[in-house]
Amino acid sequence: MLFSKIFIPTLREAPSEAEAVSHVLMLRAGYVRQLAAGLYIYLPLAWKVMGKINKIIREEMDAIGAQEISMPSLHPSEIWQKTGRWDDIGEEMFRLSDRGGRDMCLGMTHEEIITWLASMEIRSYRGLPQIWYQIQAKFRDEARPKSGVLRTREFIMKDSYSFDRDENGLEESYKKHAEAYHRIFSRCGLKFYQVESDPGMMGGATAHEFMAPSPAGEDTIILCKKCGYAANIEIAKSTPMSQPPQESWILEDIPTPGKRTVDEVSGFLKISPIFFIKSLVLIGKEGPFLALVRGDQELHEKKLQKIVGDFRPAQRDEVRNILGVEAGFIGPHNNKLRKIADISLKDGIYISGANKEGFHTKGIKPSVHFEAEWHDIHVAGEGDKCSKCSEEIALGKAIEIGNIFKLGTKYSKPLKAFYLDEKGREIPIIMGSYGIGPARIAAAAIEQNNDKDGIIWPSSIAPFDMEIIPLNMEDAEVSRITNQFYNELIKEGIDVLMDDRDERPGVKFKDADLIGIPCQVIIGGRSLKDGFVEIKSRKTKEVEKLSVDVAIKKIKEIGIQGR
RNA sequence: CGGGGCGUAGCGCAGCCUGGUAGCGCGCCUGCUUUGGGAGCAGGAUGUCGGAGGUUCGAAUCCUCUCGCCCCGACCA
Repeated sequence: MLFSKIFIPTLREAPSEAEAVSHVLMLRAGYVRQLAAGLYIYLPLAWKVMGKINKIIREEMDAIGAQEISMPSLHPSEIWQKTGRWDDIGEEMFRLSDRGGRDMCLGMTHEEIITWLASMEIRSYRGLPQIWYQIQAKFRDEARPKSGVLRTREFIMKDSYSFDRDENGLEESYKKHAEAYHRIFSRCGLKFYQVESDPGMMGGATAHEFMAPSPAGEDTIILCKKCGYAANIEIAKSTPMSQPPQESWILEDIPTPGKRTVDEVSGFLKISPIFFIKSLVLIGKEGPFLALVRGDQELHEKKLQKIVGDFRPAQRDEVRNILGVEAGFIGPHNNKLRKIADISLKDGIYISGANKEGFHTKGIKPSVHFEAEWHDIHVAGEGDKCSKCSEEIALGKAIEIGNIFKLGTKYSKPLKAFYLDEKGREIPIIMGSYGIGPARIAAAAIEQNNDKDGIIWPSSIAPFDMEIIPLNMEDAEVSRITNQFYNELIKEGIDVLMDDRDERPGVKFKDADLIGIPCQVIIGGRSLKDGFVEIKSRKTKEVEKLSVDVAIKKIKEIGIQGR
């Protein structure tokens, strides 16, 4: 492809709205343009990258026996009503009605539709297992689209769905997907981790996410270098660092006039927050209860929600009605409320509210002065210990590039996707659902591979295998050799971009570095006189000077390897 | 949805406080020169100053409303 014939609108300066590195570089290097918040146009270079990513995805999906299909983006509401999600999902779903007034929506995912299909078509255990997938647009009216293509309102997704007879079958399909995902992300040149995750609204018991570490990521993951435990912070278990030393306090109420928060009381008494119990009054379905975390810890609401269901914080006057004391002087002892306490409080001796206006109690011993249900309900933090092997864990930001869910019968039951087993019994199909965001792969690849000059694509997903940079097309010899290279590479089926523009060398170098094709072939009059051309690595900037014949041979090898 | 910021030429920005014929750099077009890291000279084109209403002799500038975009938070199958 000739540079002069492909639309690559590079910019010297990045539009001011871009913040994330991948966003800035995609705009500057002429890959994307923004139509509106969370809506992007993919220009030729970006679309070529997406094509390469999707090709890798297809190859690996096909390799596990998955079959590609295509489902509509426009869905009738009835099916979504049957699973309850028409009502469960709020403003995030784009809703519209057709000319007949029927409620419709734009598909944000396809569990409903594919399960409908299975319910119509799968009758017998003989038709199982199945894995069906598609690569297609999804629509989500995000509250806050951000970071370029990382979080958009319309995006391409590879979504696949497995249908099995039983849990063992699901386990098999799940494993196959996990393995395929490892191959896909590795082939795309990404650093990534598979982490345990919260199934969330998807339902089901088990879920994992594939996370590409990057400061631009929206998720926080925790990693244990020793045992390999990796989890999204949404569910990550950990042991808080440094248990407080045992003090020999006796149980006593001490006046703390006007001091309510842990910080205030801790400062007033000059005792570290680690010796405090934070007592939060919450209102659940079955009434008020107390959540207890150590003074230096934060309550993890999602973890708590898994234990007690939905809850909300109590209002100021509710607290007074329930405990007869103002929030700020509440403690775990001297009251009969249900208590959920974080495991970090199990040992030690603590200070907490005295349940008496203006007083805190010092010397509280858990399990002696109060009883509680013990759970991990704190937010894992830097310096915490791994809950499995006690090694120190690391926290990091990451981009979610894929996820896998065990759904079970969450969709097959309401949509009546049943099969008949050998004995003629009607049994709900066991399902799994699996997603990959190709645009996030591209953005993560840029986030993980760039320098001050621009993008450095992994060769597997670069828009071209290599770029030829003739420094002066007016020079007859440069022009001749360039065309020789170009034609020979094309003949080999190597996807090559040739910068035939009448631009100065500096412009061509800058643009080449910006768009990030990993291998550059530089053909200039000066070096040609000495009988060589240059092969330059975009990543290392290393230049190899080779004679024309050797260079052609070498480049063919590089180009073919890159595929 | 809460908090903050910004909308002036394709991109980056100044002008606004203190109202008086809309500017700079880059890019773009033409010509000549130039050709190993964003060239030089000469000439040229480009604006509903986000939109609507108001104040005023006069509004990019002041007032009111509104729309859009970005960032932080909440939310996120």
